[in-house]
Amino acid sequence: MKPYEELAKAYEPKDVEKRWYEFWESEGLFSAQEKSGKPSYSIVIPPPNVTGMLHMGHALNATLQDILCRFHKLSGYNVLWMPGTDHAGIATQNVVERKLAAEGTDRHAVGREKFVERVWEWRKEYGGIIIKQLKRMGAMCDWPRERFTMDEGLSRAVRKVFVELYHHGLIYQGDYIINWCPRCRTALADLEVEHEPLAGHLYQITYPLAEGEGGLTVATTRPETMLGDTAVAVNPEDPRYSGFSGKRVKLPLTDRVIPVIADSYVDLSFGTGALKVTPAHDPNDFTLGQKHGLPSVKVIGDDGRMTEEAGAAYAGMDRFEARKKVVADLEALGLLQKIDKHEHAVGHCYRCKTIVEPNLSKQWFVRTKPLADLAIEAVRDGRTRIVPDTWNKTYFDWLENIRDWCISRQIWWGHRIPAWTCAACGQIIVEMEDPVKCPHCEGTELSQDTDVLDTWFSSALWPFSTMGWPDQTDLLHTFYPTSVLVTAFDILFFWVARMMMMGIWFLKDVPFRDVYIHALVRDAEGKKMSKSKGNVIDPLEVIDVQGTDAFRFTLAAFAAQGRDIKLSMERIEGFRHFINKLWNAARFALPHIHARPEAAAKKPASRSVLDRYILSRLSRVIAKVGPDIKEYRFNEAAGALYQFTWHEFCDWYLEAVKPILYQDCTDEEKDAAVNTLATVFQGVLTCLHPFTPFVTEELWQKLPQTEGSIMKASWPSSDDPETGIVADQEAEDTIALVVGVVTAVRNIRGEMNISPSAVLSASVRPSGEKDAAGLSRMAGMIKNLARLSELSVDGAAHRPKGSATAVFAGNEIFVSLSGVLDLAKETERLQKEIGKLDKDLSKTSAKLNNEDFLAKAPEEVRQKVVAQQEELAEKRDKLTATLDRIKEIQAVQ
RNA sequence: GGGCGAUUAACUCAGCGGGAGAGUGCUACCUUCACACGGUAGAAGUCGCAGGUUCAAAUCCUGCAUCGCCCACCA
Repeated sequence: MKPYEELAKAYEPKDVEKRWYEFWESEGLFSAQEKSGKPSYSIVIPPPNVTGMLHMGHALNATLQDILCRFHKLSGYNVLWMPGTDHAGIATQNVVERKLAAEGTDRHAVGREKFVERVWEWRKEYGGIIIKQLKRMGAMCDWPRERFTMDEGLSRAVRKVFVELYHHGLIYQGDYIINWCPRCRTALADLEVEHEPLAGHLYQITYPLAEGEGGLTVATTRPETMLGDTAVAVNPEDPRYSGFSGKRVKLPLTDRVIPVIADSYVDLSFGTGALKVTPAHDPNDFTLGQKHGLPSVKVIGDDGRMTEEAGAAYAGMDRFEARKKVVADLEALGLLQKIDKHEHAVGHCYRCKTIVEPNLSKQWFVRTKPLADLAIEAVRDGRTRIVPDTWNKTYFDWLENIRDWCISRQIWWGHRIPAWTCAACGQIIVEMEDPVKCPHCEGTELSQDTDVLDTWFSSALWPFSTMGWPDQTDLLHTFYPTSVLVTAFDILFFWVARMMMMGIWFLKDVPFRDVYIHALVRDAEGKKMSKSKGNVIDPLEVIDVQGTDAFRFTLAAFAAQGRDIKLSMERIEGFRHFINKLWNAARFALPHIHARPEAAAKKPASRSVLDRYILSRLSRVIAKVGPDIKEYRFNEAAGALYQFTWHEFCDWYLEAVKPILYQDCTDEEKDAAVNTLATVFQGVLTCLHPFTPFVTEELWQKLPQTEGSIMKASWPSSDDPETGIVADQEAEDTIALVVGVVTAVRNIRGEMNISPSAVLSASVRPSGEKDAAGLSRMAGMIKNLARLSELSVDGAAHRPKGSATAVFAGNEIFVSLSGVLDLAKETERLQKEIGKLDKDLSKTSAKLNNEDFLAKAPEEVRQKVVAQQEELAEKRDKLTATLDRIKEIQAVQ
């Protein structure tokens, strides 16, 4: 038997957290079984970037997953929480490039091979930071299985997927307009471009006709691109330009002559109705150019500077400098008609915020349509469920309008594209094994594509690549599809939709049964927290100040579905108080439990009403919290546990049980009370454990009747005669009566300014036989909780002289205040009470006087209102009678 | 341009067809043998505005206003 050690006066999280986390890890309590008779429950963590530092988003995300995992572990599942990190191509490359810059060098000087080595070194040194931080959150990840998207195994999965999709024609290479970041010097996917409204200008420029007088005036926001124009387009329906189609215009500032074409794409109402066409630098123009067989002239290079093709006057100039010069030059020629202010959305690189340039370039693409159709179908038919379902629409809209995915990046950190070109015959070779000679011409001079894959390409395989695919592992069989994916909506497209596509295509089954989309943690203005904005609250600071449990409980309590979370230290503090409350409840309970350890473990022959009441309340909490967690109503579960622990277990039960434990009672009574106390406290700890793992383990270890870690405990049943946790309405009703009478007496004390230490006497005229019996039985408890020396229950009782009156559920309560009763105050108190009743009565009688209500409202509603009306009226009558008598007394005086 | 969400007590937010709720803060009283990171009691809201549906609306519908977010190749 464990000896009882006194607890510190307040909960000190620091060393407790460290101690138990190390214990759990060393005991292997986070480990999943590859084969098990238990049902499986699995989650793959959204892999944080290796460059990442734990922020609020991670903290919330990890907390919710940990709650799910711990709950299911307690509920008897074989749980796998697969951890890992993402190599984060551009982000990580940028970090190491900045380091090189600080050393006065750059990646080109270092060379590709050495550079990649440097990144690996960086990863080795700093890549584990976020993992350590997740551990401080208490995350029960199966750490020995930790994966990294650039691991050998995951790289093999990437290779396999690329090769198969290529041979299915779902990956292709081609010259298209893509988004180009001139600073990162790489292509970006459409998703990786963030559109920000910018105050710009709309310039109107005249292109003179090549033959004859006059010209056409076009409008543009990017005048420098005119150097790459290869046509001007007008709408064939546009009367202003009938006859222009087929003519040619001189392109100013160049010596080129370009055609005027007609296309219904052109919007008559925008600008001048004439559109300059720059196929190399605008996606729409590119489409027009293809349709009309126009050439492409690339005037902006990969470095964001003008090319030779832009002409000698502009070549080498920065694109924005060139814009100024083009405008000035046009003005000098008298061809600039007008400059209007014009706000429009401009694309920025999501990694470095540089303005993105649409550029014609040879890139690799995934043909997404066939894959997207599978992903749509899986949600439509319910194989995967998105929670909350408000996100379905967003998910469908995006997938239905999906465009091909540009997956090649011109950086060095990432999965190298497994494509080789034969120098001899020009054939592309894409195979699982690195080719040594060309299968077409036997040529041996083969060069591998220099590009790497989009980071999200490997992320898309995460649910199965981490489990060993393409090998058919036990892990995969046991845990795929995963139970749920927990993530914020900001990566719904980047990641979730793509995992759906890849998972269904390659595994023939969805990657997860549920997708739970949680809130974003935002700053005070509702903005996304980000380092660059400097508006972050550091989770680690929160942990240091408030403790992990308080932090986690706060996050869970505010994680209402579909709503963002605004956090502040102050709000977390309230939950630290809650943890401390639990701690102090233990400080009270543990000595009593340790005093009778055998009673704590043995079911008593009978239990008091109080015992049955608190066990019943616990039963109801258990019945609510389990389903709440399963359905991702974390705030509901946390709220119910908070309410029960503080306001039922501590406020009422612990206060009421004290006399039994402290005073002269029989051993049987004390044993029964201790058993109940131990049972309920143990149940509270177990139910709270998913939310607050550290403090519950610490206290669990101090209970004499428990063995081993709380992580090995069982989630309690809400209906178990063995433990005594069963619903008992009669006990609940009886205690409700006690609570009502006690509260009424306390109210009189408060309102009449009677000291809490003053001992009073009271009598009750019960509403009927049932309450009379209940009140008589519970008189001891009522006296104790209301600090009464006497309590008489008498059906014929009259209001004693000089007493204050209250009514609860038809029971009239008289608190004797002889000598100290202030009649004016009592009058005021009663009038206030009657005023409230009148307000409520006016509502109920309005309903009952409404014929439509009587005719159409359901029977049960009508009965409820009638009962309400009767109770209110009865209470009002009793209080009014008292008030009248007081008035008589006052009249006499 | 399209879509989504929010608007409830001073603050932060639950509730989402039948008696307006919680936490924090506030007021009064209390250091009583778990806890002042506490206890007891109390004050505090025309549930954004205007219509509509319903016997009944904070809750459903429509419109408006304000705020926020996401998506989007109108030069």
